[in-house]
Amino acid sequence: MLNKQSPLPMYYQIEEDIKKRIAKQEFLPGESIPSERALTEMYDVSRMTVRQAVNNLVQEGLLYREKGKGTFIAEAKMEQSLSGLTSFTEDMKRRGLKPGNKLLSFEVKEAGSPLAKKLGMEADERVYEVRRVRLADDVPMALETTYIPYGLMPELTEEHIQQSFYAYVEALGFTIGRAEQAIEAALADEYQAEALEIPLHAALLGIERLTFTTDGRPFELVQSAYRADRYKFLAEIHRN
Amino acid sequence: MLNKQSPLPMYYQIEEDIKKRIAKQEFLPGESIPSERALTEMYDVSRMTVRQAVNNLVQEGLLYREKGKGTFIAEAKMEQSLSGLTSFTEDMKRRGLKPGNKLLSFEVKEAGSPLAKKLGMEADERVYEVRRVRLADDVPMALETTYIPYGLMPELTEEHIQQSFYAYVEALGFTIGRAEQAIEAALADEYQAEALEIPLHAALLGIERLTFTTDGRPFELVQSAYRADRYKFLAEIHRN
DNA sequence: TGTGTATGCTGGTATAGACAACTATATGCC
DNA sequence: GGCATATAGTTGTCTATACCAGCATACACA
Repeated sequence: MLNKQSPLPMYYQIEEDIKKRIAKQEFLPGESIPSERALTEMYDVSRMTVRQAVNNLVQEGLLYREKGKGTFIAEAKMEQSLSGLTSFTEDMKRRGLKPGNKLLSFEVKEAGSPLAKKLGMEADERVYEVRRVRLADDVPMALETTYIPYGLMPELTEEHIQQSFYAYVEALGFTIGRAEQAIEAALADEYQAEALEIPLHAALLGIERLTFTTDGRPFELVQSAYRADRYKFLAEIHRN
Repeated sequence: MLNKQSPLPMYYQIEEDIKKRIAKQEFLPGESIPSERALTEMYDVSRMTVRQAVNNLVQEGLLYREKGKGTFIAEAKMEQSLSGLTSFTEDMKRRGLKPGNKLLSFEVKEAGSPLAKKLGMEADERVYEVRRVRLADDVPMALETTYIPYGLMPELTEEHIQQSFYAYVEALGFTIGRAEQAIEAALADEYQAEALEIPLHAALLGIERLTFTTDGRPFELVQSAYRADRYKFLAEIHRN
């Protein structure tokens, strides 16, 4: 069942196996999975290892525990992984749309005061400024401006941005951690209306996202304006 | 340092102690905390117990680990607990505003098909429908409609809703788990414009929230329309 | 009939130890 | 000086075991 020689940790293999069984409906929502002691025998590992696997699945929301009773399958989620930090591209694919891109500009300029404050840098330091129209099934979906501190990655090119910026960031040795998002509603001005092919004063969903590495350094500020008629922002939140 | 007789688990006491030290700036952002083995000696517990405490703090985002190097203090967050499931009241208090309430209606009616589907009930079952204007510093902030399955809590009154609905739900023995939120932009119609004291076709932020108990049953659907000129939705998200 | 109580299940907490994988520093050699 | 290598320290994974606390059921007794 498990491969003890694999470089993948045992608890991870157990997680994957349980996930697979849930997907295959071997375990159904509301039912309990085998007890920790039973899993210990099934997988021939210690109970602590089983607990580490089950804990991770509880954390993900796939399972929930009840002391004295057992561990149960949670109800299926409305959409796969509503939460989580994803790119526009991933987001659109998940919605079953074909993501696209139109680069409007790619420049390096002085940050200026408000931007510098958000990105944790000095006002006279430089940032990349990338403007794009984001397409879904070839229709304009959002107008997006991305700011990245020049000092963090002086080798950045248009190609990196157009392919997978997050992969590039991680290749540089940074680890992407969390992001803070502010979401607001607004009305389209002339420039936005033209770029997004919508009427003047149509409703827009504005999203500003500041993304941090795991050690807490901001490395990206994205300001987006989504067409309200075509986009809904989905999020999943937890108590505590 | 720790109380081994306390009913509070040791790992929890260790968590609290580390939190306190971070708050007291004994440990500063970017610095490492003592190694797991050092903490083992400091608290006179086993290393697994230390790891359980540290893991929880990593989960909360207060610390981050680097293999082979150590465990470090994360940067302070922009706002306390941006994520997390909170009520309008808590939300407004955190923003430094005085929350208020104007009840428009409180009825029990048949759910109807689309609502029933979201709440996981039959179309001919009944729901509470509560309409309110939510105030912040005595100014209208949002128009809110809440739907609750009648069968789940047949004793519900206006008072419960107006005081602390979540506290009432938990007193009934339910445990509040997660919520799914959809956020979109819209323009104010006549009814909304009047209730919120804004111009017709002003921008609104629409939030629909479906809240679940830990065993996966939906117990509340809230549809809100926030004034875009006064409200921004803040969220924190994590990679994976 | 009903009501304690014993029993055996569940997850929750905790110990002590082991080895692996990774990182930084110091050491010695060329 | 520069470069490989040893070494000590870190987190990551895993074992085997123990006892506690909550829950459900069966059973004996009043």
